[in-house]
Amino acid sequence: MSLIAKKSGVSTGSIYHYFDSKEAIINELYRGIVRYNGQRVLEGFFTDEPIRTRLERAWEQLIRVSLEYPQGFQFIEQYSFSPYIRQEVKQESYSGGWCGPMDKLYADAIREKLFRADIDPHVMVQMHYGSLLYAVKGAMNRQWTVSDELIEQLIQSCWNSVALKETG
Amino acid sequence: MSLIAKKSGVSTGSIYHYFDSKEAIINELYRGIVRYNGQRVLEGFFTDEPIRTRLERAWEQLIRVSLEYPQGFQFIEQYSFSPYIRQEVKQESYSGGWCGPMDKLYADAIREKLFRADIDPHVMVQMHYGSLLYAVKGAMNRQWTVSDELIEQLIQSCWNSVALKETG
Amino acid sequence: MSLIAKKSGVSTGSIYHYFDSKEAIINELYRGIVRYNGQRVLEGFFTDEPIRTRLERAWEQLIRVSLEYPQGFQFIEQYSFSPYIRQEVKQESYSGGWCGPMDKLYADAIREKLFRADIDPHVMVQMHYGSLLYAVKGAMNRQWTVSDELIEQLIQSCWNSVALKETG
Amino acid sequence: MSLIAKKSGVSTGSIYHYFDSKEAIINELYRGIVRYNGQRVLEGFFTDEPIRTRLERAWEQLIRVSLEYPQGFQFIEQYSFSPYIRQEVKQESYSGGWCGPMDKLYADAIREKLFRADIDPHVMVQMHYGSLLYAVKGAMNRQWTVSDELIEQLIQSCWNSVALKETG
DNA sequence: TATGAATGAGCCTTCATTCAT
DNA sequence: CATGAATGAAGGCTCATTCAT
Repeated sequence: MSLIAKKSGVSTGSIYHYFDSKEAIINELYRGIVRYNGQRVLEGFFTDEPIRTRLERAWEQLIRVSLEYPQGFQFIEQYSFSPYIRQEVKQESYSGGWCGPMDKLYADAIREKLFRADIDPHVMVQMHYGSLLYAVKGAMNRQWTVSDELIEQLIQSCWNSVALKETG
Repeated sequence: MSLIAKKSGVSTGSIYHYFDSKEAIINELYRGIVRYNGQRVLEGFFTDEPIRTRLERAWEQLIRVSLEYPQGFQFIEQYSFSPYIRQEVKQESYSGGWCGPMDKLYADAIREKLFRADIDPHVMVQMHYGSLLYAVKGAMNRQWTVSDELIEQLIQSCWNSVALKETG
Repeated sequence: MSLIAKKSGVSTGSIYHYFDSKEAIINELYRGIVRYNGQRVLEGFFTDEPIRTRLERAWEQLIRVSLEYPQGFQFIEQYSFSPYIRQEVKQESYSGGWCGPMDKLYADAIREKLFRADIDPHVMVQMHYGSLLYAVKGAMNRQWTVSDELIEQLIQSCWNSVALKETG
Repeated sequence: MSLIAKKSGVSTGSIYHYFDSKEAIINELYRGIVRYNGQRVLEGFFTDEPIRTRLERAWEQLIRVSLEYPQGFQFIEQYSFSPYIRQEVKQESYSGGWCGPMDKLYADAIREKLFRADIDPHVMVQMHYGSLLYAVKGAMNRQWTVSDELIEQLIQSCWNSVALKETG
């Protein structure tokens, strides 16, 4: 808290005027980052382009934001499964972030017989998020670099993992 | 530390008879869990069965251990990218756990033209680990349950994500 | 620290609001005592009286302060050769305390042929300080008492130890 | 204690078989060092040579031992005025070390009218010890070096500080 | 509202001492 | 006699939180 006070140029006392506790700050920050990431990932998402185009653009933007702004991603990762974030905030994050729209896009892809129908779209999204995240984490740990080529390959892999038709 | 002392029924002083510091305990625990998970995941791994059989068995066992023993997985996840674990321990974990053998299996799969050759096998493993992990995490968060059917579907998805030939 | 907190009627946390560490407190205390002792010893020092008068007055005041306020002297003695006191503080103490002016007075005494010239004035001061200190320490240990007469004798002895001319 | 056990190749338990407590060890060590220093300082002391010869030899040997074996001197200095050493041990140290014989020598010097008679020989010894000790301490602190010449000058100063007749 | 000094429980760690073997 | 594992009070320090101003 004292660090937050120092960095923000405010006294600790003032912080408690606006927030109930440290937990409240973390929750609010979580909300904020989810919203920001959502905006970035969903840029150009709500168009009438083909599903594949929109899906690939979203995942690419997710990768790019995570590389560009790793602290935010680490923060979300650290807390997304933690009881420190209130259930209410997590639920709001579903609709307020990229998860909800992405789920719907996957549901559409299934409905249009692009993706197999026997896996819950929610599970698919989570799966794909995990695979991209771990590829990026490996890169952050300096085990490899994330080239444009790799980004394309990763997203292709996601698509192929659940696609019904053979694709490049 | 006082919690560890209490839970293990020893005094805090006694802990320091066996470990240099809290950090040493965490590192040792990390080592132990990695070794245990490695053994569980690699059960029946070193056979002359087809690559696909061995790969699927390993991932299935990984999922089952992670469900059966979630604390261990959360622990590894929390620390695997943390500087709190000494580099030496991390390196030892690569060979002492399931990562090293799995990497080799993926390299074999590439060599035998089962998997595409343009993605580093190390990256593939990490990707697949991420996708399975996040599917399981979702389940732990009580968003869905991991049925035998889902396990099969998840592993299939992993295979398909990088497979060269069309498969079921 | 907890003792300091208790004696000073504040919480341990408050102490750390004003000092970085225990070491910082000890250093600050050292500085303070050196300054105080310096003031007491150097009362009436910077006059145009004869060297001997000023020297004897200073040593007498040193003895009197050390008797009146023994904790301070023990503290300085305990730490003056300890690495716990930062070099910077020690150096500042030389000029901020009585040592620097006393050294200069001894150098003057040598220049005026009152004292032998073959011993470094710095060594002389240290020698005399040691002899007075141990006489006082013996008294503190209740082995003898420090009468006005003894004080005079001690200071005479110091003078005679390095004086060039025979004196009473 | 554990350090003592390690350095001496004995278990901590065994130490408590021979000593009641850490305090007992420190007291015993104090006794031992006082005895050792006493032997070194009093080498060639009990002869029928002139008082001055014997006195100068003793002080010189004290300086040399303190330079050669500084840990012992620091130890004695640290504890000689501390309540941690039992009164009984301190008293025994008076007779068992160099203090007692030196006091007697000073008493003789007074009786033979070499030294002034108005200062308690015990005080004189303490004074001289203090002056030599602080000269050596200054040297240990790397402020100056103790040459053979300085040793002679220091001892001369001690003599002159209380001598009745003019001497070199 | 804003401040920042004050709080005190809790953190990890040390170490003289004990005691079952 | 010897061992060394076990003890637990005490050490210096941190930090989320409170409250008088």
